[in-house]
Amino acid sequence: MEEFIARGFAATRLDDVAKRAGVAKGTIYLHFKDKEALFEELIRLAIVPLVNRLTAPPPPAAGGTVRDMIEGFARAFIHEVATTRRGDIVRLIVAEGPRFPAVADFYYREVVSRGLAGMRALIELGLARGEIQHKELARFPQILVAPAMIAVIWQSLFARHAPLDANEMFRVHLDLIFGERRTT
Amino acid sequence: MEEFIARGFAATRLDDVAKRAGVAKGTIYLHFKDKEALFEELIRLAIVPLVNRLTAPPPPAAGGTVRDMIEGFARAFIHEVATTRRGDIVRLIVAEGPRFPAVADFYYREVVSRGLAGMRALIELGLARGEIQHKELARFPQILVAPAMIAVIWQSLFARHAPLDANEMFRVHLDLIFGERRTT
Amino acid sequence: MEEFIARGFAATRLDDVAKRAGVAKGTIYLHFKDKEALFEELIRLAIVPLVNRLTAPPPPAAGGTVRDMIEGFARAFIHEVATTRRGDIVRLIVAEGPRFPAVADFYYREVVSRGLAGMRALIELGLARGEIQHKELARFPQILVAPAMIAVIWQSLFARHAPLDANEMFRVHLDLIFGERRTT
Amino acid sequence: MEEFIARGFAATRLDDVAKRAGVAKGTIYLHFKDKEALFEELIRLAIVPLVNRLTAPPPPAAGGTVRDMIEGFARAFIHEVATTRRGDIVRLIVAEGPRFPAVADFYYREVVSRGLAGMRALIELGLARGEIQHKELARFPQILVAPAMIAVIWQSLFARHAPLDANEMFRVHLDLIFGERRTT
DNA sequence: TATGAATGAGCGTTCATTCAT
DNA sequence: TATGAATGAACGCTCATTCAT
Repeated sequence: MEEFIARGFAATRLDDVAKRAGVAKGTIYLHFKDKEALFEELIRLAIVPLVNRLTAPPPPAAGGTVRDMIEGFARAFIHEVATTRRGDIVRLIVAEGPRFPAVADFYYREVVSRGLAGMRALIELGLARGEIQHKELARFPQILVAPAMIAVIWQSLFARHAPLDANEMFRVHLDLIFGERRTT
Repeated sequence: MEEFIARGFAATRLDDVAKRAGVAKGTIYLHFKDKEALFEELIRLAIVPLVNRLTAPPPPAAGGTVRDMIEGFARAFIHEVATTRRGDIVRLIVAEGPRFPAVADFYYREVVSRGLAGMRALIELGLARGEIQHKELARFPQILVAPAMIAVIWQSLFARHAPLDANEMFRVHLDLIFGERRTT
Repeated sequence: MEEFIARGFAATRLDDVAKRAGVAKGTIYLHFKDKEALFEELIRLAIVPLVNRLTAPPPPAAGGTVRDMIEGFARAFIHEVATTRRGDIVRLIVAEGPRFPAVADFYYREVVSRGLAGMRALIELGLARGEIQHKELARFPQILVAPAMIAVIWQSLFARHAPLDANEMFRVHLDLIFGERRTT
Repeated sequence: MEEFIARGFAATRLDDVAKRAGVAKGTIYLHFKDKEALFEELIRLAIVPLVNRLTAPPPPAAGGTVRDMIEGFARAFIHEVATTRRGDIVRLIVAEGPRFPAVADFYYREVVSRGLAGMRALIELGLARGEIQHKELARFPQILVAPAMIAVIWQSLFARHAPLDANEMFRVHLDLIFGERRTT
């Protein structure tokens, strides 16, 4: 995966993949039909932790507010995805998705649609509890996660030009949605 | 450009580029040092219209509200970038940027930093006029454009799974920032 | 080697080398970094027999005269180098040496300097024994071998215009150095 | 010519030849059928001065000895050929001759055979005058010029390993042929 | 099951040659 | 006669894939 992330599908050499995996080049073909199958399998494998992150501990009990749940989730996402190698996987999917429909499909099914469904549920909970005012937000949960996605891309491309405090940005974003906080 | 968009840098064959351009393979080398130079030049060339889109019609006079200016701008961006081939250029830059620092640099300098500066100016105008309440938004103009970027990526990757009404999404996003509209 | 001899470095096609070697083109690159490395290795390999020819049978015992030793050696050189494919290797080195300093260096170190040192030793032995009169010859052992070198080049270039009896020429040359023979 | 000398026939680019000649690439084809024809013509042209050197002022009058004539000639040859770019032409002919029979033929006819004939004439004059003792030398005039040829090759290939005083070497060589000189 | 040497199709790049101007 | 942009065949090199061990 590291190799594919660093170089993209076409520019990655199976020689390097094998070396990194500590096996011989031929061994890859015992487990995967060809380079494309290997790539798709690896992406699938790499997506699982992302899914786990999403579906894992359904927001800690009922104690917290919806904002707390979302913020906690975002904080985890930013910490574990946006600022790590996992963020590059997302970028890799953006990069190779159009040439690997199977990859885009899988990612949409396992991550995007489920993630958006989860966000929509939280938004609706927020609306029900009166924490969120804007009803139409539930129609576009993408808006909720957009800054987190932007943070992922920013880290890969522009971090060295201008660092971005993703957590702080997301907090400001939540202020927009939930209204400004009095005290933190 | 079409070839690079469709296949990415590494998988694009100069044979195909030449054929598409209606010239012989060798002719490419009369104009570009090598494949990388060709790619970087093409990206540069393709970015110019994006920049023009950004800097062109300085929001129509003073008559309109800040929201109108932003909405007009977003509508233009979505119409001319997100839903066209130009959107794929943005995706291509996201995909190849890490392997082509020159490309990422150029894009940051010409598009990102200027775009964000423009957005920040509009946000500050909105704050001054009282249209925008949330002061901290000016610190993260990325939040303002995030849904537009998401729309670009969505079109490339997931349009066929679930179409996304980018204009409508952006309108909802602006409602969050400017407060809900009385009249639509 | 045959291919390089027949066409020179630049005009030799690796396709042909591979075909002649009975392997696929890619196989060459398992053993040599590139065409230059292949060429230099082949030259090195081809020079070894020349060196062996030089250093091998240390002139037969002490029985013979110095002239006999030199003549025996020259006869072997003419028979095994000048009139064979190995002679073309020498010509190849003359041809490509200036563009392959590593080749020229190696050839100088392994063949030329050792060969001249050997000749100088024989000349000094000849002087000590009174067989050779001309003291200064030891300063230029090149004079001793010059006709042999000329014979090598002649075979490659002019053999078809005018055959050259290299052995006979060398005998005349030795007559000059050792004085004419009484009995032949 | 400079280009062909520096790189050999195959590795020389007509682009560079044209640039060096101060004409456009196409212009070459107005004067020469193709690269081979250009090469052969250039060689022919370059050989002319060598020939002139050979046939020029037939040894100064009758005053001098045969040795003086040969020595004068050799000195001129070494000064004007062995240690100059013209020497590289000889090396170029050795290098490319086998692939360009026309070149080898021309060189043999214009230079080698005439040169050897001239040398043979001088040798016979030397024999007639009693300056040279060794009758058989006339059968192999190559022996007379061999050290000069060696000097040419040496300059190109080994000059930097070990400089060679060609004039001094040739003087020693002449001592062998004419007998040692009392006074110089 | 694992290896890695061998393969050869395929690609980037070069450069002799052409030809419209 | 001279130009130099354009051509495209050809070559060096790579790398996904195979297969004998």
